[in-house]
Amino acid sequence: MQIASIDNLLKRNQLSVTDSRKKILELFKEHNGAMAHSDIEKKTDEKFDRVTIYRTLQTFVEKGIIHTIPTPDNSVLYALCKDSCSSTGHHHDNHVHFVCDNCNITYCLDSVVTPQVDLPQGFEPKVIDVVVTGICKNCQV
Amino acid sequence: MQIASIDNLLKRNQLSVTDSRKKILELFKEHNGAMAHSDIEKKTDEKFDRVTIYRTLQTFVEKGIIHTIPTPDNSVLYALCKDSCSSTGHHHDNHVHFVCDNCNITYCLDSVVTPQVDLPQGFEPKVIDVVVTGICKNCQV
DNA sequence: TAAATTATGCAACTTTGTTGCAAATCTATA
DNA sequence: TATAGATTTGCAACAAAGTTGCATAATTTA
Ligand SMILES: [Mn+2]
Ligand SMILES: [Mn+2]
Ligand SMILES: [Zn+2]
Ligand SMILES: [Zn+2]
Repeated sequence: MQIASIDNLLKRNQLSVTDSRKKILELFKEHNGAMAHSDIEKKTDEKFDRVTIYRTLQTFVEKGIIHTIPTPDNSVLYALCKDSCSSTGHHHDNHVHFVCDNCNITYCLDSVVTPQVDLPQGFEPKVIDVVVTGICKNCQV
Repeated sequence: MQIASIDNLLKRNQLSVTDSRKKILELFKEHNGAMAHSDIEKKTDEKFDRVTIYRTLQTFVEKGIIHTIPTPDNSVLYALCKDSCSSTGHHHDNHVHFVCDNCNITYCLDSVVTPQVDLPQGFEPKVIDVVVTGICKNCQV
């Protein structure tokens, strides 16, 4: 992705254009799959303070630029949202996530829509998170 | 649940019967919904070392006595397994979990079976985790 | 009941995440 | 394009969560 487009994404979200924000967005655009805070720390060669990375991720989540992914091992993962994500708090893409047991990549399966779930009387659903664990297409024998 | 039955559960799983294990199992039997490590620490009045609680929970997960629940805020929750849970590593109950936004209780909805998900070519599912967030039956207006 | 096995508590440590604040950077505008 | 005002960053200090090794205590086995 072009640099101009990253700058635009930031401006469109009323965020000032800074080195850390640009770099972290670049990483998300380049990277195949979700990333943890620690991944970003490594991939930026510790160029940015840990705190800055935490705050940048938090800002991006608030703006609807990235979303968090719940995982079976309860590590916090982040991935880019599709353009349409709203910037008001609890946005969620309605797609399924896939965690590969082998290569450990976590995919956003944008083409797989979250299934409906029939709940018992009285339970009112707002968000449905589906996380599938297994072997990904690149790790098949 | 009777004390004898707790002792039996431990023995059935080749675990020695100790105070911490009995107490923590009791808590799970009494408690409505899932618990975090910190909940257990509080409910046991700090009678047991933090490390002991960590190790007890880990042992119970390995034996298939309890299971972990992935949550949207990535806190680690535990709940009792139904009797049939195997004791070999990655056991999972095939039910849906519900996190209430209001009272913050996390329910095992044993009656709601995990839906099937159609994955793209090449992705092989092993475990499907479904976590629904919303308002529970006790918190409706 | 004693030996052997297993679990616990403690200390020390790592990793992860949070907060306040001064210095640096960015944005808007003159 | 220089400057004032707003925002972001890095640092320090801290808190919470989780891990490991090892001596002691408790439990099981015989
Ligand atoms: Mn996603
Ligand atoms: Mn459950
Ligand atoms: Zn893979
Ligand atoms: Zn509730």
